[in-house]
Amino acid sequence: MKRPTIADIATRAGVSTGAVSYALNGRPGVSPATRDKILAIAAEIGWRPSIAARSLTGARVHAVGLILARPARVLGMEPFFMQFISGVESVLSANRTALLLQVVPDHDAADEAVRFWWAERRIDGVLVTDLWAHDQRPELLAQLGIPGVIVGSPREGLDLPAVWSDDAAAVDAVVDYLVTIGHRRIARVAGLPSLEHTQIRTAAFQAAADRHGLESAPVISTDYTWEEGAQATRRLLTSADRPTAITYDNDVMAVAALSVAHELAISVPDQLSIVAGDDSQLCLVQHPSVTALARDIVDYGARVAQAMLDLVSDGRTEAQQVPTATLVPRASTAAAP
Amino acid sequence: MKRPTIADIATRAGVSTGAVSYALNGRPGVSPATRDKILAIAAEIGWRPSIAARSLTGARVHAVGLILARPARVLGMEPFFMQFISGVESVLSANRTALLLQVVPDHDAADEAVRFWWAERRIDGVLVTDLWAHDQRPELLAQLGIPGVIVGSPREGLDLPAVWSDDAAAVDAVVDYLVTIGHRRIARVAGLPSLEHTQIRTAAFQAAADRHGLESAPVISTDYTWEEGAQATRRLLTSADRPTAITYDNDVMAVAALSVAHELAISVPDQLSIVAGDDSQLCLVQHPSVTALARDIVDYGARVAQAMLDLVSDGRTEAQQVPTATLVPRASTAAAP
DNA sequence: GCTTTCTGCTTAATCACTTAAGTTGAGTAA
DNA sequence: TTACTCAACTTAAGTGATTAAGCAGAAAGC
Repeated sequence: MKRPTIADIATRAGVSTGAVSYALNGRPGVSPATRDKILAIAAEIGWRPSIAARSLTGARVHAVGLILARPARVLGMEPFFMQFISGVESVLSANRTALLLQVVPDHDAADEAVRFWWAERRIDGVLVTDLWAHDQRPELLAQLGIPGVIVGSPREGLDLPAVWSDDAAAVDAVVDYLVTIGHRRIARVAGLPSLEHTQIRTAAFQAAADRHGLESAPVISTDYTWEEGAQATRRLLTSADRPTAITYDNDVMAVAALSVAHELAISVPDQLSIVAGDDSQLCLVQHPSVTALARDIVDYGARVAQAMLDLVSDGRTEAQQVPTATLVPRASTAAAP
Repeated sequence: MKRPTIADIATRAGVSTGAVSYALNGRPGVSPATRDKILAIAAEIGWRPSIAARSLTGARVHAVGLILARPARVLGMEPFFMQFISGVESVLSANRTALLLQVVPDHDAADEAVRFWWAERRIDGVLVTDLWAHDQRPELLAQLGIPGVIVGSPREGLDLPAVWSDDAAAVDAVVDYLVTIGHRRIARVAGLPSLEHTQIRTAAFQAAADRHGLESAPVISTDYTWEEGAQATRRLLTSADRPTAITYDNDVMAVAALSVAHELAISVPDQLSIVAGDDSQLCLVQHPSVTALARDIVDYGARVAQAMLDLVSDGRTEAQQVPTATLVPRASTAAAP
């Protein structure tokens, strides 16, 4: 059950391995007749190139890396990542490129993983998600010459392509909507404060609050879990000037809020409006169903993968913006009491 | 920014590349002094072996493949896979082994992916999840000589290690519990009927129903989605001899059932008891919270990964059973009306 | 003193493939 | 006829490791 090599094809076709290589790679130097013969034999014996041998001669390894720096239980609960991965995969597998996945506990481990993958020539490039503030990874990639696509805001002065969504605009849309229906005390339950997009959203939220001259606009940071979402909600709802609307940075926490409101006998949406920062069936399934910011995450992943392929094949490095999340009003939001 | 090779180390140390190889691999043939010198230089210049070159000489490539044959939206919604992957990863990354992930739409694509990965020498072995009935993959692997770990029941006559949980026992536990609290009409909303573990569970369910002499024990198959779960529930709840308890093959559908019951003004748990086949925060978050079969999925993934590593390093192929899921009674189940 | 046995290396082949450079033979131009 | 060009190959070097085989020098055994 030995794997066939180009030498086997060469023997069968009665030519040299060099000729086989040219034929299989669609390069000039072999006659159409010979080429057809070689291709036919290759197909017949089920030949596939050894990426090991190919990458040894400096070619691409046809693999890209994705590192997730989040704890297992958070990853499991949030539909985002799996959908994102599905999107990435749809493009990669269509281009015969493998996805190397690593789940690591922290930032240092993430850096380490990238270094190792690159040093071992395992990947052609890496997808950088969950950028945190002052993240050194873009610089690390630039410095090591590793092709990378940033999933998030483009970095000034670095030649890495970014695929980003306008989080600030999405936050604005939510606040505008809530203000329009009469809310003046709006709170924000944010995700990990170290993440860049959390900071962008929080800044946008505060700017919007100022612009509208809101009575109060507290922000509480969490780790995206149900527990911390519930805890933050409890704190907000038992405070002196309790908000009439709360926005959450994901779906899990918004749903947790529903529980807490129920527990405190605060009616949603009559006394409290709730908005989720991610949409999923989780939001639909609730009573009341949860108003959410929706976006096509599978498509997001696909665009990121395409940007990666473009980068390694043509060196294109343009930033690309995905459509801004749209607000899907459901039963959890209503006019302020 | 060229990557250092053993030739660089050899030059610096004033020895041959052969000596460097022996030193770096901890093999005899170099003096302790030379070995230390070589290791020091390797560490200093940040040398890492090129897996391409290594695998060319027949060594392991230190990567394993995982293929998920489910649609993107199902993957996104079910916490199972991401948690499973996290568990797999925790063991693999500790052993400096990469995880190659591919998401494919159907069975043929899954076979194809395995073949390609193997032919391209990208992987040392493959994790086989979601075994369907009469699945050809174990035979395919055996035939191609690909090391594989089966996530599911061991196959007769094949030398592939399996890591499995006793699904039948878990189903028995659920039925016993429901019967104990007085239910005589119990329905089962199953997952994909083509999956082996669905068939095992359905068989166990029907056997348990016979054993207890239940009045009715209908089974409806679905694709695990919220929609089909809701639809199946609607059918059951509007049928002539409506069940007093329904068990679901995952958490998403059990939660969907809650919605349907609400919509039909059927009170849970007073008029209807609901049990979820997977546990997650989704179950906890509901009103009422959902009774569920809980198991440690991260640990499951970790055991599978360990079995894979054992297989490729020592050729060990024992089947291993993970703890049976335990029933966690919550507010969605109560005595039969 | 001579052979044998180690130790600690080096040398060179090998893995599967790419590719620059060389070769061959046919066709074309002068 | 001779020189030249070109297509269609072949040859061989290189890629970064591993590893069997070889070899020099020192120590040990007789």
